[in-house]
Amino acid sequence: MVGKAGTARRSGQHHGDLRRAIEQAALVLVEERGVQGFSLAEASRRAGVSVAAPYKHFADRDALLADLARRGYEEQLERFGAAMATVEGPVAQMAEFASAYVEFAVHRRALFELIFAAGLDKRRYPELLAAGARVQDLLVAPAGRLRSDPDEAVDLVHAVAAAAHGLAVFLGQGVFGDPAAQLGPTRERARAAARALASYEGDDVDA
Amino acid sequence: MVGKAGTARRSGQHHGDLRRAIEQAALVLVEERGVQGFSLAEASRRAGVSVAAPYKHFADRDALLADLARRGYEEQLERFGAAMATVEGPVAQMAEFASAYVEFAVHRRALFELIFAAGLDKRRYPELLAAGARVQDLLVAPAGRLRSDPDEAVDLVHAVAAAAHGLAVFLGQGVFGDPAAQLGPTRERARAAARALASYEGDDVDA
DNA sequence: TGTACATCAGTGAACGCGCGTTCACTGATGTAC
DNA sequence: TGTACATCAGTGAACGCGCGTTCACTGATGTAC
Repeated sequence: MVGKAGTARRSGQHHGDLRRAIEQAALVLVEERGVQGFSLAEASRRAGVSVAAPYKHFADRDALLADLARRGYEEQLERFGAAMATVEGPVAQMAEFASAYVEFAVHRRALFELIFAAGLDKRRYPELLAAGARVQDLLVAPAGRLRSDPDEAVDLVHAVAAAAHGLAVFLGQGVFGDPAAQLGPTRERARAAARALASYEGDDVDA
Repeated sequence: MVGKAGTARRSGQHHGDLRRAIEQAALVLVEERGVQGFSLAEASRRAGVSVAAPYKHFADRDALLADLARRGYEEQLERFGAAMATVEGPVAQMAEFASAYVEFAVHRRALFELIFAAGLDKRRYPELLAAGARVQDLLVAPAGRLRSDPDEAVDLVHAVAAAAHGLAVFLGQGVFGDPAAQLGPTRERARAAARALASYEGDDVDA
């Protein structure tokens, strides 16, 4: 259904928007089989074109995956920003970020995997690094209201994101039981972890 | 060097301890190329035997990986237990667990990947689930001294492990900079996160 | 001590498979006149 | 409106590769007598 980009192929030549169609097919494929089960040939088949067709739009297999990962970061930026905008105060905002992080990992699993598990050499794709940095910047604002030292603010961002990441991975691995049933509780655990990390004052920096 | 299990192959037949030699070669291979770069054929080559030889010791490729993952859990049990035994009090013990978790992810990277990223269907390997459960049990003792409700104790174990996991993954991805240089600071961040999560009292359970 | 034999851990060749990538090609489209 | 032509997104066949797994085999070892 999706992947043909229109109603009927126009008699063999010119697809319409094959680039989009291949990306969409690739996303569905990663969703189904995981990023390690992805192949360019299978994505081509699903998009209804020959295995050579993608090379008219992407330099190679990794370029396609990198483009999808970039889109993943962009969607994170939107979703995390929207989630944080629903509440006030830096602690609540970081909690909503953590919750949205878990939600993204589950509902946009393909993009989540592409970002973290596609084995891309991110130095080869500077736009990936840049997109990731933009997500981090989003968090630095509220964190800065909780930690006067900029380094500590970044540390807090990392700590909250890491906690959310670990919870998302454990959820996906089935550590908490059925992932679908545990999504809500896990989001709440992510909020709680963020609050704990943001509120904690017990550590002596010079220790 | 390693992988021949002795000085010289005994004239073609009978290896000595090929099972160990293949496991060792597999670990080195995963260390070098990641679990997705692993192949049974390459591990056989490195162990100095034909590609068919492993089938005398393992049912198939996944059985070998599952056995290595099980050894990973067992080594976690030893290391985490030892780390926790160096300090007193439940908060300090959970902090040392978190620190040891990060250390394991870096210094036993192959085992860490095999546990989390080998794509094994753990239901097919019940001994894997059992070994993982034993690691979790190790943490439930100190957590139980901090949370009277057993469910909350398990939640705390998960939260601390998840935070350590996320930090370990970010460290490996280079989010904090050069992984080798950042190991020490990241272990300290893991301790701090564990203390924050273990100490936090701000959440209303019925909220 | 010597011989016959069962065992079984290894060999090496082969299999079918799916992959990423390349290549010469074709034919629909849009443009210039 | 009609014709010639350049463009370029697609085809389909082919390539070399490495993989997991199977198979009949071989020959060193240990055991029974």
